[in-house]
Amino acid sequence: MSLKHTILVLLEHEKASGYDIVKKFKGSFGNFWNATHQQVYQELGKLADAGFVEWSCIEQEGKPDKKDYCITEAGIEELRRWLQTPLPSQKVKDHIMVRMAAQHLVDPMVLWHQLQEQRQRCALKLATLKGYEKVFAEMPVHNALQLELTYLSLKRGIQLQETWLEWAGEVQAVLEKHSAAKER
Amino acid sequence: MSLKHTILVLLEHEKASGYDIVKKFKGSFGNFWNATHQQVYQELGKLADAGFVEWSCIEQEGKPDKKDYCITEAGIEELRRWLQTPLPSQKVKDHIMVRMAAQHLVDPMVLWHQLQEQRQRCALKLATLKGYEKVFAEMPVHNALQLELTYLSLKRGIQLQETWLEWAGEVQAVLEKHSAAKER
DNA sequence: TAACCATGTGCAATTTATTGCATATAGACA
DNA sequence: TGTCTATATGCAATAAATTGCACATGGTTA
Repeated sequence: MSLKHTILVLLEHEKASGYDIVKKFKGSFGNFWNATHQQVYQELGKLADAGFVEWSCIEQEGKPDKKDYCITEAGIEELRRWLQTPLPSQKVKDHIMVRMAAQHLVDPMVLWHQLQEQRQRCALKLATLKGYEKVFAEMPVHNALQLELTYLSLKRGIQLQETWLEWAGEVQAVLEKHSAAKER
Repeated sequence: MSLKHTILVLLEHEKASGYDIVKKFKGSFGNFWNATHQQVYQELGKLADAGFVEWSCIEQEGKPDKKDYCITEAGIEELRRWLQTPLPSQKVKDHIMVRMAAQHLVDPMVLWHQLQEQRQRCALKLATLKGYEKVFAEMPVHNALQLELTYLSLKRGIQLQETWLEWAGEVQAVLEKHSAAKER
């Protein structure tokens, strides 16, 4: 797994609390990785036991105390090791495709509506991503590798959403066509 | 989860043994869902306990006996129920993106080589998918909903592989550029 | 003849992920 | 005053996925 390494990557960028990390998973970074707060807190505990991160308690006014996590030298070494590990082959799990394979069992418009909802969620995400892109586009010419890579990640995210939206539209068109044919 | 439903979908199309299902996950259907044989056999056991599938033992010559699974009426009902359930939001977990966010820790060419390998695997898969597509394209005009949907799934699979290949190429170009700059 | 591959099924242990519940403070809002 | 949201952390139980091992047959290949 790599929730472990994903968290280390985030902490290598900057110190954060469990809550902060969860927010990142809900924000832009959520385009590459997702995890719930329970998983994050648990994993942070394990990382601390392993000596890859350290934490200090910060008292706050008006808010509960928080644990500020920070990566250790051992943690950075672990990241370096992991980065040189072969990439695991991409695993696909697409519920929609599976459902499409069983469409003859139900009314085509059921899937149509499910796609409609998904498209709306997708469009929202796309808008957010394009917002980030704009920020990048307006930045002075960036030559730093890390920045360029981040930009490429973002572009891929946008491409995925855009192509999905378009494709889902095609699927809906086919569903409509057959639904109309049935009505007659 | 939906390994359960994925197996039911496959069995609704035709009877199969655990081994057959695993083969489907390794074949074209592997573009939408993957599972190992252990998972499949376990899940078939659970499905049988739940009464969604039934099996009969088939003795074979030259090969071990096999269990031929077949979906029950209750299984089909369960599928219908599931198909009307809202689509779960798409969950993304992309190791490559996470690694890209930590590139400053290692030599850029490490990722370059990892991408190269992944691209080769991807190209192979793409070739297979295009083979299937050709079969579809040469078929007489198909108007059946199920067929059209299968074709659309296939096209989406191809699109995903193609856009990934292209994007990974761009990433490699950036990595090369920076690696060359370092050398100087 | 020995090694390997394809067919076929399975258990057991561990790791990961999900779901449900629990707690606590402070500010906004009705 | 009561509810809701945001901040902040956690335990416990269950479900799902992964990893390692095991067994059995027959055909091909070195």
